[in-house]
Amino acid sequence: METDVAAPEASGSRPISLREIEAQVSRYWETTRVIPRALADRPGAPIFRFTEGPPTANGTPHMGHVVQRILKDLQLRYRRAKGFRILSSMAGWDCHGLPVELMVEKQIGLKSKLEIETYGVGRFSDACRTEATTAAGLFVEMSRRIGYWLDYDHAYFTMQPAYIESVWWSLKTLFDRQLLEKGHYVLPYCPRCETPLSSHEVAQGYREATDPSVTVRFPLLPTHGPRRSLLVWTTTPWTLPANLLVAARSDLIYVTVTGDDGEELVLAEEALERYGLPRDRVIERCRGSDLAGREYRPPFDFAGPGPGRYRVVTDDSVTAGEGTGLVHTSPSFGPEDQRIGEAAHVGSFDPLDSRGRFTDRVPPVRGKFFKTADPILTADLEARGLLYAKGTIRHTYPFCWRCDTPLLYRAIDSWFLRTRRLTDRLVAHNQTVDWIPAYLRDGRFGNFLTDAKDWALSRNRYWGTPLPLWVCPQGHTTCIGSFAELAERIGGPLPPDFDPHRVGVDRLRVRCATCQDATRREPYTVDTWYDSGCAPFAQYHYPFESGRFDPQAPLDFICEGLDQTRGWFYTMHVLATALFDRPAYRRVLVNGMVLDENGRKMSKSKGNAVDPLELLAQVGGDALRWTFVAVDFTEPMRISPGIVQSTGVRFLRTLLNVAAFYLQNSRAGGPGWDGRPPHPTGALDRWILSRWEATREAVDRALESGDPRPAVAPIQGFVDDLSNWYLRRSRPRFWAEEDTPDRTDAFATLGAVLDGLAHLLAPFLPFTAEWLHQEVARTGWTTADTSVHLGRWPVPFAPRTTELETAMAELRAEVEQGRVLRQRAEVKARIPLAELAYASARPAGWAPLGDEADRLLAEELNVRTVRWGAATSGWSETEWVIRREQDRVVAALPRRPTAELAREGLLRELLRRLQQARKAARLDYTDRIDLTLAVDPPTREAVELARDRVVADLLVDRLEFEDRPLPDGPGVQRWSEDGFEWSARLVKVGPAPERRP
RNA sequence: GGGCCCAUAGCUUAGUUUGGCUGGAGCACCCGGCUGAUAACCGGGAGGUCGUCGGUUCAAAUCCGACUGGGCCCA
Repeated sequence: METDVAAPEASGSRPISLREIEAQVSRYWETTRVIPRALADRPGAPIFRFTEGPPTANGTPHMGHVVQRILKDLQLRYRRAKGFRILSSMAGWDCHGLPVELMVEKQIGLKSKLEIETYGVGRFSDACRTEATTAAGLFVEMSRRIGYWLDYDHAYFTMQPAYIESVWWSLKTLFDRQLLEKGHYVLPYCPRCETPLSSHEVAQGYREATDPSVTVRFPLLPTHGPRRSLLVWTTTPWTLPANLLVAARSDLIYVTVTGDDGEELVLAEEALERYGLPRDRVIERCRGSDLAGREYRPPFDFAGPGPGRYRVVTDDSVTAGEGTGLVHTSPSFGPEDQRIGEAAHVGSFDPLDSRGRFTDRVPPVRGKFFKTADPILTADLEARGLLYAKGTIRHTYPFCWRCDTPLLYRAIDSWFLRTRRLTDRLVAHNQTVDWIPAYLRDGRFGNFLTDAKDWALSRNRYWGTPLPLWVCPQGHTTCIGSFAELAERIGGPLPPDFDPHRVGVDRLRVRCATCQDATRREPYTVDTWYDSGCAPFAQYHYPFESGRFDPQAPLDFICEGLDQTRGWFYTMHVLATALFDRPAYRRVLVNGMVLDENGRKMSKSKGNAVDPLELLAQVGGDALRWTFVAVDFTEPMRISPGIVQSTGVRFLRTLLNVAAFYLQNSRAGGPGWDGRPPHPTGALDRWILSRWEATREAVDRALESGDPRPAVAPIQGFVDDLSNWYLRRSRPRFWAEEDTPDRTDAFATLGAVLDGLAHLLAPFLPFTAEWLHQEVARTGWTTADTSVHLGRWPVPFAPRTTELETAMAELRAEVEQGRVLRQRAEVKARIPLAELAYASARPAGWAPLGDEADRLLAEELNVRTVRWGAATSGWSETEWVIRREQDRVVAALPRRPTAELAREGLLRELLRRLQQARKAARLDYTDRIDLTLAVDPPTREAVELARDRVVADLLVDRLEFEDRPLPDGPGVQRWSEDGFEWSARLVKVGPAPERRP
């Protein structure tokens, strides 16, 4: 694939590619130390608060990281150009947690917690620290290639002691506010690894599985009268001994039907068909709310009696989508179950040991692994006549990603943050946040806040922030919020090599703050999401070092992927609310996921993942940057080299072609641009400056709003106008031989616009913009160490003139009509025609264009004059092609050129072909030639009459004619078509110092 | 199973909030043109059941419902 574009290099006419531009610009930034100077703190300047969401420092960066960083960089560059002080530009790395542990376990070859402990938690932690440091390096490299400027030399790492101390401070603050409490929480648990798993791990282990599907009779009490039972469905028969409740949905319709042998069965009406129960057997209908409180006899009696147990309760989570609409509830074995159980105050019953085996409390399956108890318990139910139906079901079920053991949800001890007590504040603060896209505020994020459960913070793992809680035998809990406090509690200074991870902390003997007794630390680490949620203050070591963190001030801007809704967006929001009672951020820009070119999710195992570094090597950073801004990045977006090519590379090519034209002509002796705002007199120049101002305003508005999407179309439209109208119509002005005011205006206008574009596009395309600025503004690549990225946001050169813009738009529409006429006349555009005649007078609205209107029309359509208010009566269809609108004659064009004009056309035809021949012969711009022509007499006459022009245009030293066609030979070209037979010989005689003055 | 979001030509998309002229544009494709920006540029053409079905309305890409497909999160 060709992703390069030719553009002239500073030193000569050799083409330079996009990749070379980026390499050259990178070197320039390096040698001039532009990046640290651009990021340097600006005390006293207005503050723009930002925090880099720390990527997990393990593995390799993927495309999702790339989009997100491009969008962040765009906003930060814009704010810097606007003069803001960014707090902060620190890069950051999320170092703790299972992802890092898992990678290290794999590297070392450890397979269980026991093996880690045998290996040594200290050595294991050291390996994790090394891994986190190494992985960060890969992100720095990717970021460099896309031009994401952050302070990587002063990055924050969540494993740094200072960072951990800030995390401790926050935990202590929450503990003192009684928001940090211990509880019994249902979590996914691996019985073989004997540990709860994080959602991250669970997500890796979902797969299809076959499980039993049993429907059980729960006989209703009292039992007099006909036998009546609730029908309850479950795929986990092993949890039935722990059943304490049955849940129904209050607004669902339930029916009682007569079974085959006279028994009566209760289930949701919707479930009748599923069980093949005919509707004519329905003897009673009621709502779920009517069932509430009905008591039943549980299928097993091992849990024993207790207040509120074995009755029907209602809950909104129940549906009749599968099963019977009556849900078996065992509070120890499901998050919903636990919630329902707590609401009903029925306590819990957990008959499993830590290895997932039944204890003595359930004698029939004592010692059995929970899964193997399924058939035994099912058989027991069948024997007692309680089993109504059984079968199997295929569904997705979580397995331990590491040992393939089926997971179970069970209640275990855990420390958690009581976020439910904060719900009102969380919801209120969220209302002040500007979400982009907006629907997330009350949609996904808003819903999540409303339903948010308490946050289980503790992890039974090794590589993380140690939970700073110590418990003494009396049951007093001591929470320590700083290293100084820790020193106080151990009664002496901390060891000189103190490291606040598990080994370093747990070797200390901490005394109880209440009774001075010896204590034992709660053996947990903190959820790594908690670490990253602390980033806005912990990166500054707040409150131990004061200064740049303001507890009252939310961040002005953050930007991450949609997957962070339940991740960083949420943890930041919770912590800001819990600690400072304010929102964490004012504005969030959220990007969608990156998909492959067929719209499929990228995954390493499927092999369709695009490697960012590979893609960058192919297309370069700026093409990728433009692509990600130009597609709708708030939705899932497809990405592939082809898409970058057609979106990003294409746009850059047009832009650089315009720049190349300007630079070539500047170097060929043009005056260039003096760096001052231009004040041109011509309408075309004033028009492009007005269009520039319109574009500048639109882009400014978009970036100010935080959403760059509305900036894309105006920029592309402007570059198109610049290239395909302004430049096309201005080209001859740049070739003027003398230093006329018009030529000066043309160079000054185009130069100013190009440098303006460099500043406008700098946030979008940092590499290309730098190149453009250096080349156009001639600030110099080597001597003057300046950069477009140290400059300010562009200012208007001239006010907008909408009348001028409207007039030009109308004129361009008129040009299109003129082209249609020319096509009908079947006269090639290269052959001049005498005139374009209009029946009407020149439109009054064109006044802002002045006489340039006629010149633009004439030049674009290659007619000698434009005549307005012509008498239509003399126009005949044989002489003229006539344009009519609703039967009224509007304009006309001669059908044939005059003899002189035909000759002129012939000459242009020949010149064009000879120029192509020069190029085909790989002649340089400045190479002079001897030219021999063998052409027909009319053409020869045309050449003779314009000899000076031919000699000058083609850099001819000697011009000779032959009467007969030239024989084949070196430098000979021949053309025979369209009724002529030409041949020519071009012989290079050597280069000339300069082609034009 | 639940929540949120998306669906316009082969590709990238405008239009959807506030229903209304033949649904625009760029790329790719075909025909023609131009060429001192040249692996560019200009004009024309072809290409759309506006995901499907139903509803509201004088009128639906646009509003409502269901469905299909895709994405993310949760279970």
